Amino acid sequence: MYRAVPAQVDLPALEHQVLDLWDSEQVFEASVAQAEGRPLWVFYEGPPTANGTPGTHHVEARVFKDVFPRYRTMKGYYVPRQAGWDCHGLPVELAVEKELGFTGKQDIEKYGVAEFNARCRESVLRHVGEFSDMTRRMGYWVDMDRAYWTMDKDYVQSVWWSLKQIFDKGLLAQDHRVAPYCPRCGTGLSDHELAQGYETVVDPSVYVRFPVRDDAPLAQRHPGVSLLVWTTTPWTLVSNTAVAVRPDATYAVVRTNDDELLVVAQELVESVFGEDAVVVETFPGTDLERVGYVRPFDFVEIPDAHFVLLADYVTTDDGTGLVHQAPAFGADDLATCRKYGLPVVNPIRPDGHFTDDVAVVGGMFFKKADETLSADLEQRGLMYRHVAYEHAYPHCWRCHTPLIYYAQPSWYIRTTERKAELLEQNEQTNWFPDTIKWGRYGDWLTNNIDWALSRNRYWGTPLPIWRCAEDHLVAVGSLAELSELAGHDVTETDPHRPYVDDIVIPCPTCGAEARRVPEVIDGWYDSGSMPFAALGYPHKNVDEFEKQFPADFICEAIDQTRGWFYTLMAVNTLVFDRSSYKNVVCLGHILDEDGRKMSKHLGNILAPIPLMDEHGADALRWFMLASGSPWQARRVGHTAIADVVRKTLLTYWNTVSFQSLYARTAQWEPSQEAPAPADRPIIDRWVLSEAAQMAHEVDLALEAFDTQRAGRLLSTFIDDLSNWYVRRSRRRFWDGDPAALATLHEALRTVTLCLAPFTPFITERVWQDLFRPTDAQAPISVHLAAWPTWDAEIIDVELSEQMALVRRLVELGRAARATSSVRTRQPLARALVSAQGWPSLPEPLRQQVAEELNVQSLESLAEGASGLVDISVKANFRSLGSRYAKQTPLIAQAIAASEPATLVERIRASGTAAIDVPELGEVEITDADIIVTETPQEGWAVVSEGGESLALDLHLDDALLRAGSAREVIRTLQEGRKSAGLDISDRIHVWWAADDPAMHEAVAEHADDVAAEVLAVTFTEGVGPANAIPVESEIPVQLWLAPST
RNA sequence: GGGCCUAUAGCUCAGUUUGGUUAGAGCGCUUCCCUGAUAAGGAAGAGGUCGGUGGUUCAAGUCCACCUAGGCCCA
Repeated sequence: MYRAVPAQVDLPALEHQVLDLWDSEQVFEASVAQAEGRPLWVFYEGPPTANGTPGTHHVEARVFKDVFPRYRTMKGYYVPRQAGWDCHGLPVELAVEKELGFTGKQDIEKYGVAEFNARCRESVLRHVGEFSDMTRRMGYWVDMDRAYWTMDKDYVQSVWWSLKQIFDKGLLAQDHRVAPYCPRCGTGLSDHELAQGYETVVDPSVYVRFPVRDDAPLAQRHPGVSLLVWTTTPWTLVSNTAVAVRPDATYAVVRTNDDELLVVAQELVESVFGEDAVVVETFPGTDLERVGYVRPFDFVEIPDAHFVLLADYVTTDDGTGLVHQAPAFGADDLATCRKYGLPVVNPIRPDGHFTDDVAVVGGMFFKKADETLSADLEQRGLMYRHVAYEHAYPHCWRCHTPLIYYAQPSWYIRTTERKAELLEQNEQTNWFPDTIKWGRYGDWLTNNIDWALSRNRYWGTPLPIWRCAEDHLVAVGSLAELSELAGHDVTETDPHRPYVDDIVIPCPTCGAEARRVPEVIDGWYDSGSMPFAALGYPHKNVDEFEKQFPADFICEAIDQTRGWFYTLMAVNTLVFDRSSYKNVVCLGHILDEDGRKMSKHLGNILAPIPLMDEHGADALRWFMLASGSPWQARRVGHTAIADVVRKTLLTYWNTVSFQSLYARTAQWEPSQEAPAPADRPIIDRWVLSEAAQMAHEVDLALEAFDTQRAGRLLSTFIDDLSNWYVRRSRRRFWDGDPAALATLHEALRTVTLCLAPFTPFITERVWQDLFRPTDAQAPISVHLAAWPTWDAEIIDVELSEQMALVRRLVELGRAARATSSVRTRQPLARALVSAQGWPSLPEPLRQQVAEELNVQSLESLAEGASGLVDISVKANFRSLGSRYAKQTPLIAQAIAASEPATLVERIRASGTAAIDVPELGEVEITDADIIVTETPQEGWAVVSEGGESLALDLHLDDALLRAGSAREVIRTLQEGRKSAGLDISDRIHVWWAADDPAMHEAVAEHADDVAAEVLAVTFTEGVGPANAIPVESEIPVQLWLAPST
């Protein structure tokens, strides 16, 4: 027998019970273990950075990471799920710095790297604890006992091994990197820090003449011509190395009012010179390539430089279209100059001052030099224009010093050399949504730049490269390898700083002392290594890795396109020559109720655990999976989640509760004999068909990673089940009809299984209450069950369409009722129907319409009211348009102008009719080309839509009125039973008294019906005895009831 | 500055792939109906320049171009 399922439910409390059940029965472990040996479906967990408290946005990706593995497990796959934690990186360091009140690297050095890193490790452990709690609470099944930690010794050694592979392929090298740098703090800043420090400042904006060298053909055509170059950082002019122009822009030689010849982009002639300038010659930017010029300052040695380069990033939106290049101080400049093999010359010391040997500005702070240099240019007649320019410029968020974009030595992975392979790997990858593939992500790959791998920091995987004084490099792939090189066992050493820095080895090339380079690596490299490093490959688990590579499925939010999605593809393509995932789901972000990004700063973070303890994890999960589009940014808030509870979860729950109530009342067991589905009433066949179709379509949707579609299918079915099947079949449940109970049992089983990956808690509880107690073969948890199956013949598409018509007719009827002011409890004699599918509608389905509308008979409008019907016809454009295209409106006009009754009659008789269309002649029309609406003329309440009509006969005779009164009495008594707190199966005694003669006659006539309906064992005229309960009545009859003992 | 995404009812969002003449749902509001599971359900009403302009087409929320605004990512 079912367990009793109360109508009221406290979902969060239910979920806590389910969590305990899962723990005590080890259900997750069992679900993975029982699938061992089945086909693998590989999932990789992208490790969250454990640098802070988890927010609701973390729940989003984790719901998706849960639903597909659960679904695939039900479909018969073996889906191991190893959790992972991203432990290293600047965010962790910054959090610890903040805790310790530090303001820079000097503080860390003073404090001691060993102690600092120990703090970082401790911080990671603390935050991982919070993530674990949230993970458990939301029902995300992932193996946290077997989690990989990117700071683990084995993990670090796997990363080392992969870096050695890349090094050996010649793809890991040291080079210059331009990055924002604070000269006062002596440290580079991350992008994240940079974003916090923009301030509006006024800088000089200078237009400087760079005379073209006499030997250039351009100067021979236009003697004395100069390039006009624009910059807002005059101090970088000392390091001028080249000038860049846009290859596909047009440039002009201009003669100014002062008879001077200058080169600028043609588009900018007017904005630079006004209207008076004369364009002497124009040519494409490519013509300027390699044109030599005289540089503005010759304070520092820059060999083989000072000519024009081509660069696509140059714009002609402002300035002059000619951009001064100083590769030490601009990332674009560096990339462009490197392409031309130009040297990187940097006369600025790490403290932001010019080196002392520089003429004029030696020893000067870089920013201070602007003025001096501008004055010098004026004096030498090179300055064309000098104005003030207001713009946002990054400053150090700690000390407000203007930052300098500054070239520093840095380690790079030459991903650009493997760009073709990366693009090829991307071609092999399925993206959901597909637009990312060659959109945001594809663009990123196409514009790939080398990966700046190193960080001058502390808490990270140390770059495993040892270097001697002769600059011989050796990459080390493990501590064992390092032991061999060192000549003593260092395998017990912590592979982090500072311990690993203390290991000195003899250089394998020259035998001199070699020390590790000081850098650690980008934390993104760690997480990109997880396919092999999570298993400690290749130092162990070689077989396991080979089986689990690549992944079938990964999932993160869209910010990971340049993060994990990229590093995962890049690292593995470089190491193994192939990407590590086949399908990738890329989610939109979660915003607050006002559409703002959630951030600590705005104080609009929704803490996930309190949210789930208020509404339930199932509700939050459903919201993430099925409310709005997962690909789009979405707003999350209490109202949206409470809605899920009301609309979807409680409707499902109440249907379960209903089934439990009546099955228990009837002492019904699912094991009992029930008629075969084919022998059950048509509505049962309908709902079973719908259930099977739903399960099939949800299956297809999940296969395509479309949870929104799956969710819509599920909630539509739940609504159909509750508000149509149960509503229309209630009487059969009251009577304990085994066919109805068996049907609802089967439908609930299907929907529970399909729903299980989405809302694992409520479905588990339902499994425990309905299915486990009634089936000895049932697994102990819904999550150990298989995806539902069904017989193909149970799906009946025609029946589906017929029921849809029934429901449309009911809608029309309800609308007609509402316009008529005759309440639904009042039976009507008949209704007339006009609809295409009506003649072929089976009698039991017609009966559904009649019962729902409380009418005694239904007739076809054509037969029941011939001569009283108005017919109107309009054109079906979709049908006509496909045949007649341009002529469609003419035909539509002709149809509208024709006599509708005649036209319809002809089409009904012969299937087609010819109509005369002006300018076209005769055109054949079929019934598909017109939409016919029939309406009775008088005395009817009619509603029509889409060519379907339903008309209610409003004429009431005394018999109908008496039947209506009886319905009122029944309704009043039922209300009385309910407020007396009686159980649905309790029998009662009823007493009644009516002075009103009409009412008296009605009750007397229908006494038996009324008594049967309200489960009255006696139905006595007369005042009720003193112990009877008077029933509150709004109709002219007094009623009393008493429970029958 | 570049790329991508978004714009539909007071609010949250479907619909756009495959163009079809009354553009939908939920929430909220008003009125009414129904109720022997429901925290429900149903009907009607109010509420829309489908961001704008232009184009293609017999026909555009839907296709194309441009523009505007917002978001994200990158400079």
